[in-house]
Amino acid sequence: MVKENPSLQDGETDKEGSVRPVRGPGRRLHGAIAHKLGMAILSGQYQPGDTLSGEVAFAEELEVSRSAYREAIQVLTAKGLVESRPKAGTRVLPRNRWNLLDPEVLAWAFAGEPDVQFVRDLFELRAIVEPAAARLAAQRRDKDDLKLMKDALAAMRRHTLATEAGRAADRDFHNAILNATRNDALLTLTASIGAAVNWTTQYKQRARALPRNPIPDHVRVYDAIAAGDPVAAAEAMGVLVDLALEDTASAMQG
Amino acid sequence: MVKENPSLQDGETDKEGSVRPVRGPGRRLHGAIAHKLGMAILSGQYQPGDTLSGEVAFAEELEVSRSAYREAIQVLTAKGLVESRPKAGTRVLPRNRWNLLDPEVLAWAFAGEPDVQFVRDLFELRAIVEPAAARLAAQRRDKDDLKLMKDALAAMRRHTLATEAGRAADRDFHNAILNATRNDALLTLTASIGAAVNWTTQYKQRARALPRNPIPDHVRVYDAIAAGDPVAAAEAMGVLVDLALEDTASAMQG
DNA sequence: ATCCTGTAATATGTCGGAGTAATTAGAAGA
DNA sequence: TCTTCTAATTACTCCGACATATTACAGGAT
Repeated sequence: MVKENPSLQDGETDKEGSVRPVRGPGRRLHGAIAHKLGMAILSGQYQPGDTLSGEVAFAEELEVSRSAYREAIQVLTAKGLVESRPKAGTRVLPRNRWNLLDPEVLAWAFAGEPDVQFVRDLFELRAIVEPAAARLAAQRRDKDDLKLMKDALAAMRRHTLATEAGRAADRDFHNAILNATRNDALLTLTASIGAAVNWTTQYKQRARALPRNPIPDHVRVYDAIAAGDPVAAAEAMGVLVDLALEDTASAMQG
Repeated sequence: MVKENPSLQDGETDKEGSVRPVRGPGRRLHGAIAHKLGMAILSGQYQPGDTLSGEVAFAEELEVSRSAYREAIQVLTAKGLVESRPKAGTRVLPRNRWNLLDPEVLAWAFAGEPDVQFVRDLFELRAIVEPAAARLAAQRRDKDDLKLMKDALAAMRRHTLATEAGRAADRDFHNAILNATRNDALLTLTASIGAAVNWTTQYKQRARALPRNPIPDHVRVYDAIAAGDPVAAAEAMGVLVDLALEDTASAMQG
């Protein structure tokens, strides 16, 4: 039996751009429509205030039922992208109403050509939050946290960041730090952003050399957290974010 | 004609606890169901992994159509609270999948008795982000930003924080700062948290005296931003967050 | 000019049925 | 006894038609 591609997520449209996904496990029609519309909105195809085609017209265009369309609209509404009112239709809301930190919204934003300004904003936020997270982790980590970080670090060394296994280890390392902060809000926030940003760099991977060997910088973060030194941990993490920014910038421009 | 209560938001259940909202402007059935279920989940009434009643059974219980129930489930799914799979039913996801920073999720979390630990997490996040926002605002504000802050400050003085108008002015002041950072991600994040937290303190308002006059502390923030002093701005904003924490803590305990 | 008032356009809510997929249990084989 | 395959069950998924409610807009009245 042919193994399904596990990276193909729920709601993705197939390669031909048709809205109707392959009928199979994990594909849902309203998810595909939400994905399509979400990407169109995030990529600036609709301006705030624009009215989407009405329920009936839209459903006929795409040859799907109104139910599927309406459920998709509920998803977009839940994320603050659109608002539906009788007679007025479904309008795209102004950008300040969007839940920009929603994981799916971030994914849609990064699916096309991501807006440079928005990427800058996200990295600015990371540069604020992640060092602070490292600081808290240095204060609150216990033995188990350190073991997780250490293991992830070892895995990063074994595979390099050029491999998927290596990048997974990188994610594990950062997740271990976030977990050590004992702060769910912080974890949710950083996980959302990190996933989106890492996805881009992975997606846009070219066979280019990384600007510099990232392992020593990660080790410095680990050492500071293990030593329970909040200031050093924050500083070391700041370096890591800067590196990621450089990396992403070169990936987007080059 | 009797003016409708504008504070009554879409999706709120009426006072009898019935799911069916008063038929009127801005009330939608699926919104009311999502609100009810969301609050139940956030308040810990369902444990992660719990299965909700099936579509048919649930819809019959509440005497609503399956369509309305399904659209509500789509909203919860979009916020990462539940996951639906054929045969398996609709399950509550583990907490780390929840979009805790979604405005509605925050509202649901604060609608009942908010979890003390979660409130602590949110204030920790605010204490990280808001001073940094003030720092950026000090670097990037222009004349218009300053005028907005100044006006809001004047309004805060006129009405006090005891009145709704005064609290609105407070929100305007903070929004003006956020706008001055020129960072949409930062704005979205802080606005979400701020709205939820302010809502609680307002909701739980008692005729108690504020711990101290907050105006001078706000003025200090304004002065630092106007002077373009990032360090002082961050520090002054830190004081403001601490004050809000004290205020909220006393409101929740007392 | 402003305020009503009617109407058409559009979303919202409902219903029942057909289709699909995953769990579960039971049967068959090693 | 354990494993593997098969089939039934069950709950979600999608559909399309119908009925209702709301409101933007236009046209008339004040």
